[in-house]
Amino acid sequence: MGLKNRAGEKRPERANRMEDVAAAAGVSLATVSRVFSQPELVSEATREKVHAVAKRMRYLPNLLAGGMAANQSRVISAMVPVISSAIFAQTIEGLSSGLHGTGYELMLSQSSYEPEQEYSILRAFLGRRADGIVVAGAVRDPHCRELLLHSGTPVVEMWELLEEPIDMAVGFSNHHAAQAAADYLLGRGYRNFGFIGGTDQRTADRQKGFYEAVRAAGLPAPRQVLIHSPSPSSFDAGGQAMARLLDENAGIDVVFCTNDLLAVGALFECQRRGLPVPGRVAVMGFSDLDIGQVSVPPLTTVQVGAYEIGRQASRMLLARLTGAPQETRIVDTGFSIVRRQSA
Amino acid sequence: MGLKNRAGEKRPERANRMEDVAAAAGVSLATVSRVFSQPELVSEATREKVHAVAKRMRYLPNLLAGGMAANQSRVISAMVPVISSAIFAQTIEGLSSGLHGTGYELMLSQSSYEPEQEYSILRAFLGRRADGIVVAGAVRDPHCRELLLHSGTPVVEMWELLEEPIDMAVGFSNHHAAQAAADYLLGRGYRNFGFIGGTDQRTADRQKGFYEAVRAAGLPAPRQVLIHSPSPSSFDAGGQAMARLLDENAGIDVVFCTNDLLAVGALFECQRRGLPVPGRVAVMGFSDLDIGQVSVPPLTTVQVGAYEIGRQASRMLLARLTGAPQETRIVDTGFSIVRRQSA
DNA sequence: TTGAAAGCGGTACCAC
DNA sequence: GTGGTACCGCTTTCAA
Repeated sequence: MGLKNRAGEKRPERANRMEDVAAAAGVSLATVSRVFSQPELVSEATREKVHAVAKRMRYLPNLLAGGMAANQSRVISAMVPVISSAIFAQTIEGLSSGLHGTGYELMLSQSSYEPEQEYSILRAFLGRRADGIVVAGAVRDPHCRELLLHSGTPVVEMWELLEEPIDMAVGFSNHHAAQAAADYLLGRGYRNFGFIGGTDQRTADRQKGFYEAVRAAGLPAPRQVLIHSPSPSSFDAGGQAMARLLDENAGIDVVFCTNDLLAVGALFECQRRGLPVPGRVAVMGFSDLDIGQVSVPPLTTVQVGAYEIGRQASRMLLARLTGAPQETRIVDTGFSIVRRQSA
Repeated sequence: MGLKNRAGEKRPERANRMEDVAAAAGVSLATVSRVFSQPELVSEATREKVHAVAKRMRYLPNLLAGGMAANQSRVISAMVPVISSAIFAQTIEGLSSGLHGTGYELMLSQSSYEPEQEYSILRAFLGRRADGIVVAGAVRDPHCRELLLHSGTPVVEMWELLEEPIDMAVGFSNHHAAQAAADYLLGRGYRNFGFIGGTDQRTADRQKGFYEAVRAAGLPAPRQVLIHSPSPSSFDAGGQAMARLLDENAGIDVVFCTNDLLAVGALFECQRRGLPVPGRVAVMGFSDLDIGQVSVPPLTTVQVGAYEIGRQASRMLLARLTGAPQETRIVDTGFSIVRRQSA
């Protein structure tokens, strides 16, 4: 006979409401409400009876109505440039885990790196009265800032260490992290740098830091390939960029990529050409994704705690929403150089 | 002077409501409501005045209140086992894209492959009155089925081709896809099979199909390594499984992995051992992720359209919600063998 | 410990 | 084309 499905299922006209439960249990609407939201105010006998009746009637409290009356949606809304990039997917996972079991639900939207979309997404979030908003990256567009600022909604900007966040921020210094990466490579004796990156703000920060350190060492600026596609992170783009770098610059002995996806793509390109890594050319990544731990050779990279950033963002929001005392508005999750074998 | 942040920002006591806008614009509440939801019913003059006033007052319609009155949340809720796995991340991205610009927002939750969590997540979705629910994988737990069935909410089960979905389904036959993979390998002349997979239902279906084809060819069952971790997809697990397979079975000439993450991990393990792929041992994956297109060698795999599945799910839901006629309840997105170089 | 009733911020039907 | 108004389903004083 198999599992039941919807065929032949007759549905009740209308879902039961609190009022129906109250009537069936012989108590008032207010009492039923208390049973679900402040059970300690109700006598045990009443509580049990209401629960029994509710269960029998398949009553499911309408959280929308509840939220509206209590003026809170219990929704945290998150905006990321792209969902499927391993980098942000991890942050989202951290967020989701942090929210698990708290009664808050996660709403998610992607901006595809387009400013106009950011604005409309944020408006949608506010229109739905999100209790908190989290954004991957700093909100730089003045209209968006203004919108958020004026809304009074708690906001966390992630992935950058902002001096003047709209409200709260969690991340690390992209500048310093890339600088540290360059210093590490310098320390390993590399002198002819290649650089593969994108054009978004975070990547630009990384580039600045990296170039600064290289310059400080008295070396010429790296040969660079910038990926102008909206999403500056794909294996494929990394491979192509590496190919150009290799074709146009014979002497390069190390290539720094602004994220691990690009780096692994670059690694594959070397492999395709039979160039030993790091023997002929070294490769360093940024972000410390799973893949870099198992690639051949395993990827030297900068660990920045993508998951932890999301997790921390949820913590900060929750703290604010529960009125926890003296919260920190800006959290530096730091970074560390992970030395493996590719550089 | 830098960007403005929240410091020194004084916030208005309460956000403006429709009533406030109405008063300021000298029209009735009902008119303002129409301006936002059925503008064609309002004269252009009134419409413009209201818009102007609303803008000046920074009025943002409360979608929660609107939804409550109209009995619709305009939220689609999705449940996946894990968010950060490339496989599901793509499906989520497809869903999100499909919803973009429709006025529907995406709510997301992960079950971590735990049945108890599934139930509570679904309850939360229903409690929030999602207009539609989409689930990665069939809902097999009777309580969950019952819950969904009785709720009357449109439901799409993804990633499997169900004969009796709760409501709607979009996916492909895991059984047939794996069977086709085996047939492909058989056709290429491989005879000594290895199998790396997990223990969840979809994986089990793939295993059955694969083994069936192998048996039908008169060959002994593959040597298998099953990953019992809750999440049967990581590069690392693939590498470890491959190591075991290689250590314990000298004669294996091809290994089929139930997803590309495992397959790429396996690929790396071969590389670590200096075993040529497919020369010494071939590797075939399943799912066709980005990484398999650029790995060395590029991965022969089964393409199943992870993104397209999500996209299609959103289409079906939207069609139902807008009352589109004669929709198909079960959509087979099919699969195809992608021959590259690893097998 | 329980109940009555005034919102929460809109939608939509019905008149005019 | 516009306004009046009865809900939508729950939370939360305030009284009893």
